[in-house]
Amino acid sequence: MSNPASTLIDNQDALKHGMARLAGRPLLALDVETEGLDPHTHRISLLAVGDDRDQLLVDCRKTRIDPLLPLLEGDVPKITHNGAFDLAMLRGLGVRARRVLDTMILEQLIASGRDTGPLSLAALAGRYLGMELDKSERIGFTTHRGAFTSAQLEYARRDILATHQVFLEQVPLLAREGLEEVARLECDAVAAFADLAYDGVYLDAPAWTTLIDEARAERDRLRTEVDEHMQQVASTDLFGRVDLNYDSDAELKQALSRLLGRPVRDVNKQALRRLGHPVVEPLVRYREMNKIVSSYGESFLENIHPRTGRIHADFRQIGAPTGRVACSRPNLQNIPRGSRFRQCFRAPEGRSMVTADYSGCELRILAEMSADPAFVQTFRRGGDLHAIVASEIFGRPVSKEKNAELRDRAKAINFGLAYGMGAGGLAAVTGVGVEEAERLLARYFSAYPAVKAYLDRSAAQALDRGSVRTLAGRRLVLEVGERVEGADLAAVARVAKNMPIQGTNADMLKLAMANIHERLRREGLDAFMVNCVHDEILLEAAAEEAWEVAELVSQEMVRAGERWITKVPIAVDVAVGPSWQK
DNA sequence: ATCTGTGGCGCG
DNA sequence: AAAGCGCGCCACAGAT
Repeated sequence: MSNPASTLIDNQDALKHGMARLAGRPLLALDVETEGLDPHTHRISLLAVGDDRDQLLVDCRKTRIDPLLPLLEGDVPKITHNGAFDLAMLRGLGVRARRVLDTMILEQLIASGRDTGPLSLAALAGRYLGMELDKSERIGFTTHRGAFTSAQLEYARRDILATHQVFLEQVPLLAREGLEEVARLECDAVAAFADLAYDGVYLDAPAWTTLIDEARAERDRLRTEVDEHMQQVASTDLFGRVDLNYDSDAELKQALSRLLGRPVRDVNKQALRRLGHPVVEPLVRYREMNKIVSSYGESFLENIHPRTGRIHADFRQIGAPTGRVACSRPNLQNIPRGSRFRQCFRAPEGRSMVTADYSGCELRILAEMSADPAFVQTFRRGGDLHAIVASEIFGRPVSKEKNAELRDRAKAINFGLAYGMGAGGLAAVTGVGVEEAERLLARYFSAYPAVKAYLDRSAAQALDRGSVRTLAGRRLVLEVGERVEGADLAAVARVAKNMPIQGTNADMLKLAMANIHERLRREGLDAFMVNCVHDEILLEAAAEEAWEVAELVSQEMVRAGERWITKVPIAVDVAVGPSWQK
């Protein structure tokens, strides 16, 4: 390979000269090859940066990358593919890169929920450029010890070329599809998500274990209670114990059918409650405890990193087609709400947790989008929203203390509304009859007529156009074809009503995260984000700076909301304490 | 032994 | 007949 561009840089002098070559380039691509996927145990072996004309290939095992800092931490935009990975690996070298663009994220925005094929760089290079990236060479990097082969260097060079050119192909598509604003905010958030995963969250493992042990004991006690009811209809083992697997829905259905003398088809909590038999209460509680033990038990603690002692979950920045973030290994977005569990997520000695969440976010978005005067007024005046709505539809004063049931029904409508819920669903949630549920909905919509008009118009337009959008322009293409009809069509209509609301919430959260990340850095605060849960951001901060951080976070969340929400105020609840709190 | 689909359920 | 949007995890059941 005689191409001078793919020669290896393995000393400071060469790197300085290389940097001079790249000076003034407006747009660069960045890619790292690593020994493995974990930024806390594996290192970068090769860093590649450049554009279509010139690429630097830096052997990071031999060369300190200090001369690259002005580039990595400066304002020149760096195109990456799945940049959160590259940035996390760079953190392992003590580098906090910023200003990245991300062709994987951009491709997700362009795909807009459609399955347009794999999102790997190789796949995009194939689709956009007809270029073949040889994956077999990449394997070599993970176990590599000696000198890089020319094939490996050529591979790294082609990665840079591909990333750069894929981006150039994506730009006009983003413009044509009206995705520029959401593209900017997503790319601005990449560094925040890289640090979120890299920094991780601290979990008090002993306290967590205590909770799980309690749940296990309670589960076992409940099991014997359920057994007593089941004794008559189940076989027993050698020791006279009931031989039933309550985790098997099939076995449970069979046993319950025998016990009640009628067929039992569903064994979910709601269906069980309807059976009206004394076995139900302990059975339901057994399953709750079992859920805690199985989902949040030992397997959860296995996610504590042996080096850092913290949990570094996988956050997928665009985890849902609505734009929401998803999280796994473990999922930090479905930790039981009961404060006992959340209290285990706490700050180490000398530090504090900052918890900030948007209050009533989706409903405020609905108010904005529908512009319903009464709905808007309700938010402008402030106060207990669900109680106010309840008073409106029941025609008498309602408060949390005086008549909580009425408030709860209004709350159920408020939340169900954003999902396109009908009378049947409302009846199921509130326990009132279907006719009563219909009356409630009718009153609701006569109090807030523009809300109904908006939702109906939104669904109709969406089915017509074949897509829906958030206020930042994020798009979801709907599967509306000839085959889709009846129930399927209704389901699509519900998605059409919900996505703009859920997705705008995601827009706001990500913009806030991007700006919080940038400001914490700029203002030199000792704080970082440790979790985000759809309308909530958690941070860990030095105790003495926690309130300053809380103020900053609150400001930025409000500011992010106000970018799109102008008719109603944005409210953020923020708290400082030793642990995650609600 | 490993994969896939399903029901159920934790969260917003 | 279905009935309320989005996610990930667990256990089971059936298939490979």
